[in-house]
Formats: sequence, structure tokens, C-alpha cells
Amino acid sequence: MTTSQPLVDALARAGYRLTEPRRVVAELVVARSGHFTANDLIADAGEQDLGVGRATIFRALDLFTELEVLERIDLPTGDHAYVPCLPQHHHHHIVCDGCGRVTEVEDLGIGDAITEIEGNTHRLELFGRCPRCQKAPAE
Amino acid sequence: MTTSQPLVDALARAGYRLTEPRRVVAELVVARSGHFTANDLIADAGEQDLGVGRATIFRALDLFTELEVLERIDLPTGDHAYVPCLPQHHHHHIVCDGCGRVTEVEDLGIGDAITEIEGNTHRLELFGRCPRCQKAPAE
DNA sequence: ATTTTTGCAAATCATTTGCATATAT
DNA sequence: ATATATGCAAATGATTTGCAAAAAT
Repeated sequence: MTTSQPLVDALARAGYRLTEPRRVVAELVVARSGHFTANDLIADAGEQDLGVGRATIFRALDLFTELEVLERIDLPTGDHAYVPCLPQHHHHHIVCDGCGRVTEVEDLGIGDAITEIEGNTHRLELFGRCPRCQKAPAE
Repeated sequence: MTTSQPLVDALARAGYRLTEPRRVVAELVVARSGHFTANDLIADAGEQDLGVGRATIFRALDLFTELEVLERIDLPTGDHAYVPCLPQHHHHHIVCDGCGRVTEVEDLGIGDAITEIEGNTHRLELFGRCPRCQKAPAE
């Protein structure tokens, strides 16, 4: 409720209306504390009987992405996932092929390599396998 | 007709049947000499009145991807594109955000950085902006 | 008051599947 | 002959859109 501030703030800052459905989506995002798909949220909203429509969820996610408080990631499966992120801090995520967990690139000690690539590119999507999944070679 | 050999060969090598529709798809892939989507090929096939069904094209693309003579790339738009590639040679592609053209990463002189990352990851998708599009900041 | 946002249901679009027929081996 | 592959049309699944009603400014 209070942790969804950054998302909600972004709306306010950009002059968008602060509506109940948008608050709800912000809550759901925070509750997931990690990556998720639009459908995950739609399911969450449905289960909890929050009266938020499919379309509204998609629209809110688009909006948050535009405001750079969410980042959209294209999973190798073709699914689209979203990750919450701080807009001010330049960074990249790496998505685990095994479990889908998202890590920041700096945490892996490969930040310099990324920076070098960044000199040449705008956008990176990284997929790997997190320590947990490297042990248990799940698929 | 002769340049589609690598694709067709891969089928033979792996023991798949050498069918007309698969030959046609191989031709279409080669004719594109670059990245393309499934729908591009479906359109191509339709225009040229080759009697190849949608489903068959998807199936052939899947097959070629499995055989590693094609690589499937997830564009930032969410579209899926395919790029022909030589299976033996370990590499990555970089997709231009502007025009969609695909370049091999070595060509950009950032191969070392990639290699470093590779130590930690399985799969990379890179998006950037090719020289042509850097000049003309198209969207 | 006015403009933005919503929710719904219908529309779209890519991709997949079932199944009877055709083809490669 | 027999197993594999095809084509069609129908199914699926994610995302988008039109539009009248509701909520935020």
C-alpha cells in the first residue's frame, strides 16, 4: 500500500490521473516483487475479485512502462514480462532461463562488459541461468 | 535453388524427409537473405501462389530452428524473427532497433565483452542501432 | 463541467492443433 | 507398405479496440 508509491508517484509526476484501478495494478505489481506477465496480474486481480478489467491492466502496464518504472522484457518463449525498476539508475536485467527470476546485471560482476556493449547499443536483453538453476538443470 | 542447400542438408543429415513444402520454405528463407518473420514467409508464399499452408511454414521454421540453421530472435516489439545461421560457429546477432537489420556481434568489435558475459549466460539477445540508423534517427 | 479512464465485449493477430489425405521413404 | 508430413479449418491465447458509462480533475 505504501510500497507502491514509486509507481503511483510516477503517474502523478507525469500528470496522469490517479485512479483506483491504477492503484490496484500498482499494488499487484509490488505484491509480485519480481517479474510477471500481464496475465499474471489479470489472474491476481480476478482471484482477489478486484474489479479491474483485462484491458485496464494492459493499459496500466503500458503506461508504467512508458514512465520507466516498469521495464518490459521479452522472454525467449515469446512471452512478455515486466520488471519493476528505478528509472534513474541505468541498468540491465538478466532473466534466468530456468526459473525466470530476474537479477540486475551489476550483481553478476559483468557490469564492465555490459558497459562496453552499451557504447554500441541501446537495448539489451540477457538470458542466463541463475545459480539455483545451474545446480538443478531444470527445463 | 542451390543456395538453400545448407537448410535442406540439415534436414537430410537429421533424417527428416525431404519434402517439397520444406524445399519451398528453404527457398523463401534464402530469398530473404536477412531476418524475417513467419508472416513474411506466409505472405511470400501466398503472393507467389506456392501452395504451402500457414501451418506448414510454422512447422518448417520450428524444425529449422531446432536444427540450428535458423535462429529465432525476439524483437522488442514482441514479434518473432528468424535469422539464418551456421550452426557450427558460436556467435550472436544484434538487431537494429531502427531497421531490423541483423549483424553478427563479432563485426562490431565487442566480441570480448560478449565472451565475458557468455561465461555467465546461455543466451543473449542484443538490440542496438546500426550505423545507417544512427545517422537517420528513424523510429 | 470537462476530459480522462474504465469495463465490457467484440475484434485482431500470431501461432497451434486435429484429422483425413497425400507423399517420401 | 508404412510412417511422416501436409493442408485446411477450427481452436487457442495474448493483446487491442470501440464505445458508452464512470470517475478524476
